[in-house]
Amino acid sequence: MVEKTMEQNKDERVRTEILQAAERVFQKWGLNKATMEDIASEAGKGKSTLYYYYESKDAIFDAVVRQEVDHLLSTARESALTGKTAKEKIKLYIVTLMMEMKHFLVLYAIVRREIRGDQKVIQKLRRIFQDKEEAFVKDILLEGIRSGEFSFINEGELALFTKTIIGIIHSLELHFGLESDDVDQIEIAARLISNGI
Amino acid sequence: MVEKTMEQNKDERVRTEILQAAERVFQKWGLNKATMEDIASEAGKGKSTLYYYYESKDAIFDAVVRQEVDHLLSTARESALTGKTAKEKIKLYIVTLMMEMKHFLVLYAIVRREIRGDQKVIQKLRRIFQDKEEAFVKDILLEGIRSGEFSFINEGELALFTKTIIGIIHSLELHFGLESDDVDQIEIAARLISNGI
DNA sequence: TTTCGACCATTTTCGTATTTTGGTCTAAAT
DNA sequence: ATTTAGACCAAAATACGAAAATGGTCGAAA
Repeated sequence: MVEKTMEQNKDERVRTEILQAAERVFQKWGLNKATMEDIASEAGKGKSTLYYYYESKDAIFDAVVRQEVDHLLSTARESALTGKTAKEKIKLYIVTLMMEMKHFLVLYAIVRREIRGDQKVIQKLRRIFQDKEEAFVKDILLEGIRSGEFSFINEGELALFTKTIIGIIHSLELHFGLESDDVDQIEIAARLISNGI
Repeated sequence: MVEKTMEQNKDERVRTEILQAAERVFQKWGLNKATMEDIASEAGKGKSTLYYYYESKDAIFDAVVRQEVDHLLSTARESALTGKTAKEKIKLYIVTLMMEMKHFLVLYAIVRREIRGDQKVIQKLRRIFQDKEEAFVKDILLEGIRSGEFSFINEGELALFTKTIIGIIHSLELHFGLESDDVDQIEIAARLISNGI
């Protein structure tokens, strides 16, 4: 029993080591050019050791991306929760997310270029974001509906509204993250979205 | 003198013929795989005839795209002008534009796939749209400011707001035109954008 | 249980031969 | 004088096979 928890701890520790190494490699080489050998040597391990802990390159890729996305989203959520009203929460969520995204893309400049050109990568990111954002946004909306703040939405339309808002947020993320370089626009965009034009 | 106007008419006529042929070729083959020879034979002319009327392939490409974009935008403008308030105009503009865009992309299915992957094409479209949309949106906003409807914008901020709104519209165009397939979301998105969340 | 290096099948990369394509030019037709 | 066509060219795209790189496996060793 004692032994087992020890092993789990070590297992957990090594996994983290590998992930951190992968993170560094991705920052240097981007997602596509990073090889398993790169990650292994960065982690100071042999290549097949990685396969003892992760079943494929894709699994490592996924774990790293999920970790980064988790970080972005939890920061945005924290910020969102400081808002008084549901509307304010949405606005804070959007602004913080886009700001964090911009900051993130400075570190991952090569990845940024990859994202712009590679539909595969965009698709993957979209999928990972989708799941994780949907529940949170839906909660805020539901809160707003119940408090009477969003009287124009009934609960039956909730799913559709959630999807639409997530869609809007995603398209803004892509635009302001990848295309526009004017940071002032982010604040204005979030204001426009939450207050209307 | 009489001769000269005749010639101008013919010149104009042949240019239109060429453009229409090019349009058909683009629908069949997309923007990248369409060759000058394709366009020439579709128009029933020799290749160098095209060069008598247009200075390059890019010029023809540009003329066709501008024509299509003009059509999209003028439809959206017409629709926008039926709105009573400036806010309503913006909303109608967004909805109509996205609907027309969707319709357009059905005809140009291959081009749609090209747009998704090719940053070059996106960039070109963005540039062509940019110029043409900016003036119109700015006018509506200015109208709204002067009528007191957009009291939160002062005229000094107008340029920044215009850019931001155009940015939002563009990102929505890309998202709902290329990624999302749920038409219901378009109406909702436009409502959310113009009324706020 | 964990790590490693050798190994393999599949991709990716790369250099090159070949074709296609945008664009020009000259001459003919109108 | 204007308009069209076809031969022609340089540059770009493509096809292709050889060589290198890469993801993933396996048995042995620590």
